Amino acid sequence: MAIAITVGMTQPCRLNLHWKNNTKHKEREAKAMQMLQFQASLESNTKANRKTSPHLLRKLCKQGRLKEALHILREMEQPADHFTYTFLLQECIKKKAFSLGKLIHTHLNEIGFVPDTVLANTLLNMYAKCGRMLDARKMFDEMPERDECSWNVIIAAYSRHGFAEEALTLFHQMQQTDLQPNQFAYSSVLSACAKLAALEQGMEIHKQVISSGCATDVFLDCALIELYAKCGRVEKAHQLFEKMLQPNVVSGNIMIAAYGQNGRMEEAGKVFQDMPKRDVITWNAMITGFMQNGCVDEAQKLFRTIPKRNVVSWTAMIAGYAQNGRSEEALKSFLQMQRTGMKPDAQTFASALTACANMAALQHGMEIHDEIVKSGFQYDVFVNNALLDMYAKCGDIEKTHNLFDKMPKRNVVTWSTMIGGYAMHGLGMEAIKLFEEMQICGTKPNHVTLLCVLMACCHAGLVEKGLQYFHTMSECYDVKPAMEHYGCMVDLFGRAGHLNTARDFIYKMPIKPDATVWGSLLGACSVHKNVGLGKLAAERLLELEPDNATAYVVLSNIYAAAGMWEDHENTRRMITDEMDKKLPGHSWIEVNKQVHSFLADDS
DNA sequence: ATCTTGTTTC
Repeated sequence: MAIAITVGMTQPCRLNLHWKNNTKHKEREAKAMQMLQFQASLESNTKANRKTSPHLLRKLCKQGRLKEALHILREMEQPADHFTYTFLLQECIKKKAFSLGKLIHTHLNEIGFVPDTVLANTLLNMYAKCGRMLDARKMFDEMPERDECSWNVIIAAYSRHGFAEEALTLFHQMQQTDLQPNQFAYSSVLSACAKLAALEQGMEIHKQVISSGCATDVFLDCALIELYAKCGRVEKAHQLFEKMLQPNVVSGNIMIAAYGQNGRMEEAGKVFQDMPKRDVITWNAMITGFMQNGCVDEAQKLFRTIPKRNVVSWTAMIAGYAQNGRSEEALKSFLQMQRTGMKPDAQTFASALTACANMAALQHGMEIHDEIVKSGFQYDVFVNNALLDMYAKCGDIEKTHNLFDKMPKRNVVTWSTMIGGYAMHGLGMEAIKLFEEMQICGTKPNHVTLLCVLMACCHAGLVEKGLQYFHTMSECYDVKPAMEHYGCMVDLFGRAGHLNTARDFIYKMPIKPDATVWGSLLGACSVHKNVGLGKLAAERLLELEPDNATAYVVLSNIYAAAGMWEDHENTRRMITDEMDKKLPGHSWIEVNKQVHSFLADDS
């Protein structure tokens, strides 16, 4: 809103519009009075009493009238001082009025005002806080002089907004200057190391912290605990946690999350019990920990007892249900959440879509898609990736591709999902074309991308092409073949009927083949009716997983197909009651907008 | 000026 106020002209007709509505009328009247005073102060300001400008500006800021403050700035014949501009911008940051802050910056540029270091740092911080890292970087690069604060702000911002490598690079650059890192820079860069799981570098910096004699504070302590926790050194993290002089909620929360991520929920529970203060993050970390470790019931119990839920609590439940194969409950929670008046955010939508994808619930997925557009999250890359996957898993490859074309931003997951989608639908050549296009667009494939490419070759019967990618992946894409890639290659040979090649490939593997690799061979033997190899594959699989009922079933089917009824019966008898219970896999299908579950062999 | 919880491809 531009505040072009010509009091005499605009006010009366506006008031008349609301004449009948008494409250609105009063509001209007008050507003008009305010405007008149404002105008008066403006005039006195620009004419005689310029010295009151800073005072008036600060007063307006405190009343939250930032736009009016900007107007005064523009009207002033002389620029205000550095302190006033800094104060104004800090208010913008506090009130998250970033677009206004940007306008102030533009204004400063227009009048050719050269900021001092403190003001420049505040501008830098404004861009950093709202995640506009390109603007922040420009600000930083163009600063004629930088102090510790300038470095601290930019390092912290890079770390916070997911550019941990950049944070580390800048930290090293800072050390090339005459400036010494203090506890601010140290805690930010340690947090970046934690995010990268860069233990070596983190420990190196930890040593520096000690030798530099830098003042420690809770932030630094927390960053160190987080570093060791995220790098799997839970014991070390716990040691530091115990030694903390002023343990706080944050350090406790970090420990709970660390124990949860390492499958040690009992210890997480101990920390939770002993915490003198808990906040919603404490509860959410516990819930997430239980969900990550498959303890859905425990997570539910906590969710019921949590004193105050936020959007993260709900998302943790929805994502947790979906991750634990309970997608129906995930969708129910998603609906329940909205009934309580809680608004989903991008992450909630992404989790709900995962549940739809798991169940191939196209109608639900499309309804959520509508909601996403209505709530303005349709440009989020995570949301779009989840949508892409949902449409692909629901079998609508047309819609998947259309969405892919329209996406404003793509990352490696986007490309992998689309390639995987083509693979699922047997469109091998399309997948390969996209894989080549992805590289032209400058996105580096990861281990999942290569797995999707191999799967595409597998589903389309492109044996030679698959082999070629497999042999060059380490060298060309810097992705070392892992178990899942070997498993996929066995699948590729097996489906094509090259059973002996598949067997020899397994024998030549540099890592010990796991159950899924033998399972792939077993499956192929079933399709191509090879009793000898099938028996071998089943034996190896059962060595690794003695309770794998599916192995017995498939092997018995191989015997049956070969007419070997005695072996068939003997194999069947190996299946215990306990194994039998786990046998039939659940599948989901959507009929008339209702999600139904059915068992294998159901009609 | 700095910290912790939930999201996408296997």
